[in-house]
Amino acid sequence: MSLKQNILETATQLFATNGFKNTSISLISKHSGAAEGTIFHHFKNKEDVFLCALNRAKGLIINEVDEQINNRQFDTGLEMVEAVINVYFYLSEEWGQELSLLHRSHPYELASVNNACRTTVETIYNCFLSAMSEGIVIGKEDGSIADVAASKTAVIIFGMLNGLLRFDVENIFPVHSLYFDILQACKKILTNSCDEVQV
Amino acid sequence: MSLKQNILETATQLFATNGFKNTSISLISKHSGAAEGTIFHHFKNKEDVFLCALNRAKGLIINEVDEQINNRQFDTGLEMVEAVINVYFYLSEEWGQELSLLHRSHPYELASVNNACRTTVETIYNCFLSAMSEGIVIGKEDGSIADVAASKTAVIIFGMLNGLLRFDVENIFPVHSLYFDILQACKKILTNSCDEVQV
DNA sequence: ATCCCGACCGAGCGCTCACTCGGGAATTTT
DNA sequence: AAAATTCCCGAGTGAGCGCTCGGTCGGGAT
Repeated sequence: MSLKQNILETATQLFATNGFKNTSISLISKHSGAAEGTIFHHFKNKEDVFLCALNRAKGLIINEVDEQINNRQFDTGLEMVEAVINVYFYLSEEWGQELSLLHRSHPYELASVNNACRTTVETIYNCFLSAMSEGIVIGKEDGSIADVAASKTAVIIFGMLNGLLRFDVENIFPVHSLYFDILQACKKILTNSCDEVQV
Repeated sequence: MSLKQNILETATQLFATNGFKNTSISLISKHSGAAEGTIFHHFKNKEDVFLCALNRAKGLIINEVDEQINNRQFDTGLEMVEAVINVYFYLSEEWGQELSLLHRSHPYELASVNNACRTTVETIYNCFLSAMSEGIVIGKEDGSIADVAASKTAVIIFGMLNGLLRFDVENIFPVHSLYFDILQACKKILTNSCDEVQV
């Protein structure tokens, strides 16, 4: 692996766990093995390191969504929405650091003054939201999902996942143990079923 | 208002909008009108300023929950849960800065090394969660809420509200416009009703 | 009239930070 | 093989940080 990539991965981990301000260049230097000067040789400044790390995360996340959602076929729209939820859970385990970059407040502050950052964040969110919306629309057609407002419901479910998985990151609740309960709650939102929702 | 209180309110606003690290004592000094030395006269150190601001927020939040939930009577458990949801929406409008203190990552990082901070954060969360749980338990008895796991469902709904209201703060979506949709989603989670859930 | 106390001030200290710079090593180009 | 370019290094710089400290000032007690 190139030194530049090593710097990016190290920065991702440190930014995700300590935040932007609490991660100094010298810390990235120590953990990555690259001298401070080398970091500024490859990146314009500290903000650029963060943006590149965020873009790398974007690539990994979108790649996962493409593989597990967009390049697959689903029997029903509901199953597609479930798959999106599963991807999010999967990402929080497999690419937890990359996802934590997003859950920090720094990208949102940066997004308000930096166009590149804003589009990156928006792209990642839209990737999930559009997949979820699409699933809901399909589900409404095939009858697996009730007549709900697609984009609004997508935002609500996505917001729910975001909020709950943050509980995990912030060590408030071990939310992963609630996986089936969360899935059932999502199904209730998406359907009007009287029956017990089967898990 | 005393200068000390002024410092605390100013600090709350600055910590909430800029984060802990991005808020310097000199900035609090400029915005509050108190000299830097005065700040350290009233508070042990910068962390103490933050903790006192957080405790002030705790008081305001819990006071609101007491007034609007614990000191009131509800016809059904479902109505009580709705009231808790309403308080959270109300707080995010009326005490948005105080709530943003919580939504920052600093309190959670501090909570992992500082007992006082941990108990403060836990108290605030438990204040909502126990009220929500209680409402669900009551609702299960009076039949307004289906047979769901009370504490788990409370966590899920609370996580949902948390996640969605963060969208607002982070300028991703204007979530307040989704109020009725969110309320309806919560009702669906809490009931097994076939009928259209009335709003 | 004197004393004392606590609120308040702001210059200054030590330190960490992001970033620079001059030079050496490695690699590619000519 | 020489030249040019790229990669890498780490000591150095100045700005900004949290915090200290010597001191001013007004009002209540003696």
